[in-house]
Amino acid sequence: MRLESKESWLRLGRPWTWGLDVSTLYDCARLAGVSTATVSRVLHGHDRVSATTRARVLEVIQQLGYVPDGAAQSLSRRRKQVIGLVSVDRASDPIALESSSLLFADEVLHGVEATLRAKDWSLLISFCGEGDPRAFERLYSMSGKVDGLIVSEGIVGSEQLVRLAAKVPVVVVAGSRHGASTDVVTADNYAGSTALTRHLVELHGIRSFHYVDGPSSAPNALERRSAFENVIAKHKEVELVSTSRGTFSVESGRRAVEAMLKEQPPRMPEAIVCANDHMAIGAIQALAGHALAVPEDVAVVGFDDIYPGSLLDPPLTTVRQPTRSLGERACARLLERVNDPALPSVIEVLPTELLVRVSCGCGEGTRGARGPARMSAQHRRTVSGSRRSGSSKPRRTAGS
Amino acid sequence: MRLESKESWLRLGRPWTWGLDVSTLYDCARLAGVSTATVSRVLHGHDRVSATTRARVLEVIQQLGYVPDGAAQSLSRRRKQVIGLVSVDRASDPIALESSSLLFADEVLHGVEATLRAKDWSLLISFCGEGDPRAFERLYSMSGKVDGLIVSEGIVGSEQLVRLAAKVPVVVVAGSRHGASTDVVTADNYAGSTALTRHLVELHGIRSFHYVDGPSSAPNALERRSAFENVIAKHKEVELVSTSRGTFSVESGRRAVEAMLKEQPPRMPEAIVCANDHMAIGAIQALAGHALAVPEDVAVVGFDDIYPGSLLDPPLTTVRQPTRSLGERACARLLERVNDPALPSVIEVLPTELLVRVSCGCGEGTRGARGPARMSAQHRRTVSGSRRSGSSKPRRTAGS
DNA sequence: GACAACTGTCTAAGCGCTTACATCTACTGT
DNA sequence: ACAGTAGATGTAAGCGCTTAGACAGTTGTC
Repeated sequence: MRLESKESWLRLGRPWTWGLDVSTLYDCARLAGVSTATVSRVLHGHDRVSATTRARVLEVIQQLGYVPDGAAQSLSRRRKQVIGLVSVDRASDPIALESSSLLFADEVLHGVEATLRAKDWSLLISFCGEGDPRAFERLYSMSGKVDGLIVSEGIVGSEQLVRLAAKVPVVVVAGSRHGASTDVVTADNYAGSTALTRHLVELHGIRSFHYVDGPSSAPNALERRSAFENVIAKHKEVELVSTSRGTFSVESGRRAVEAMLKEQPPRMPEAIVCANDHMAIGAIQALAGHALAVPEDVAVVGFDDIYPGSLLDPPLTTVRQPTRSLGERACARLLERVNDPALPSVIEVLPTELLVRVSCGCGEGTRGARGPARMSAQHRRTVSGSRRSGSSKPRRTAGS
Repeated sequence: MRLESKESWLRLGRPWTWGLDVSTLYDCARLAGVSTATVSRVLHGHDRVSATTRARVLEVIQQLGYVPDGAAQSLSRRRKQVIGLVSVDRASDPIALESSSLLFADEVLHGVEATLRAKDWSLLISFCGEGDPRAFERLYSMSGKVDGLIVSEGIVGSEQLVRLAAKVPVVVVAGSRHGASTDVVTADNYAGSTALTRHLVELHGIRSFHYVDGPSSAPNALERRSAFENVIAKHKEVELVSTSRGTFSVESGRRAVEAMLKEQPPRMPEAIVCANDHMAIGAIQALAGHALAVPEDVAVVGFDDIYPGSLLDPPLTTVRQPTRSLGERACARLLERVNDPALPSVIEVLPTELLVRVSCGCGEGTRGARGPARMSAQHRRTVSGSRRSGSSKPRRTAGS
């Protein structure tokens, strides 16, 4: 039976390659007149091969255009060198497109990819609609194809996350802790929201607020709101006029403010704080529909620093999350854990940064003429300390 | 030696799983008291297994939480069920972020993923900086990890694409044909640009243009420009005042228009046509800096329909590419080719769609008051026929 | 009762690598 | 001259799965 095997070493045409020119390690070995072990050693360098042999083998590899089969390597090495990333999909529908935190997930993705690329690992991607009932199933079967998994908060429940983490190392991005088995990398929503609220209260002297909350299931929304409320509570003279809840979408922000405007008796706040930028965009649209100017009649702020924020009129004051770093750190942490699954789990909080633009009432002078000039990205001004400091500790930024 | 092998079937603890609870097909077989073949058949259904056995095996699988190893399956099936997607990276730097066609690539990605997900295949992602010298190397080694590759135009040269296609099926997205071996899926830039230009000439009666071209290496830019020029050439009374070349970035658009404004003698066109939206944004910024209103003083149009386009002031008239469909079609085509590499290569052109907003001079009435009201996405108006018609044939849209 | 035709299950080869171990040379020191 | 050592290379097991082919048991046919 070994004889047959040996014969197979000498075969070249593999019928299933269907005209594609694919060669194996055996082909290289045969052509170079060495054993497969030697070819493998040449390929990986980490073993002594004589210079002559190495040269000969390299030449054959070059000539055949040999590329090692990833599946075979994974199987043999007992390591796939692949990380899976599962995040929320956006639908193809343009409305839903705006509504989801689309740019956020894509930025995280780029961060992860860059980290992996540097280590020569690969990235396997999958998206799930929010609340997709088959999400867990998909994640679970994905665990057989990767060495570790990066999962966005909100894809699957806590209990399922724990089950998953028993099979494969898991890092949760932008979420909260789930049991002792998963790592978490998230942004300092609390500090960001605190800085933003203090900016409004202490610098602009705003005394009455409307708050547009995010979905109750989102830990992010929770933290942002609780920070907001804590600042309000510290200032006796400041009042939270009313609150509404949105879904993080532009449309829901618009509706929230429409509803607020229709309230009887009408109670106009001095500022509207939205749990994310999309809703802030919706809020501004709604206000514009009622001929209310931002920030003259009412200030509006968001959270996230999505791409179009600086192009808006007025440019949106918001809090920047280190989105790409979130991906980078999550990935780095995951790789550590893959190397030692026994590592104690940690929760890593990256600093956020207050971006003061115009919609809060700041701006050059008393706010210049309206118009396209507003579209410049130059309005961005960094308020918190140095950006992207190496430290990953929460940085409580002073409010102004 | 076979005896050793048999013994190994009975082993359960695999030292290298390091505390992660991973079980193999053999574990299942042993616990269920059947052979691995039977477990495999139960898993895949496509073979007759008695109801009793099936139930017993399923229970064991459930109990162990067994997930098949992807690498082993790939190796054994001689098919990885993985597609690779390589597109252009954006840097982390926010300036560069704006400059690249970031949203475009991400949209394509989502289209590809959705198609793959439906078939239970996986998606391997990699990004390359534009002009990355190691791009080919990375693509080449990726070919050992996937069954097919989707590559953005501009990542590697034509000759390298051909070499790649000899190893693994390749589909090029948003590009032009490269030899007989790769498929191409692209958008109908020519028709889109024609419709846009005709809209300006025939509806708005514009008689003088400035054109901001894209990089000369981009086939997209070429097509857009040639369509533009052909329309101009058909109208004797219309003049192309001047032309400049940008890099598709916001900044380059701004610079192009700054340069145009500084020209001596000053020659102000009635409209500025930009080869993409980013440059159009830059153009509008530059004009605003010189107190020139869009579209009152000069009309500006772009191409691509990037996300912020509808949020701008004024909302940007542009041409929509079916970005997500581009990904979907590329993927579908690739899967066909994976199943039959001998298929003749095709070039598939998806229809584009003129989106008339405000920056061309359209808009409700004679353009309402400036201000946040402009941010509404409602300004979008579809001019060409029904959107997303099933047909993939170029659709030459009438200019108005 | 012999034989064919199923049916359900098992055996074991093989997918293309990596790598522990065995082997073979060529030196070195005594 | 010979054991000892180190360097270069070969051998073959094994990674976890799929599946062709073997095999035993059951039914149906004449």
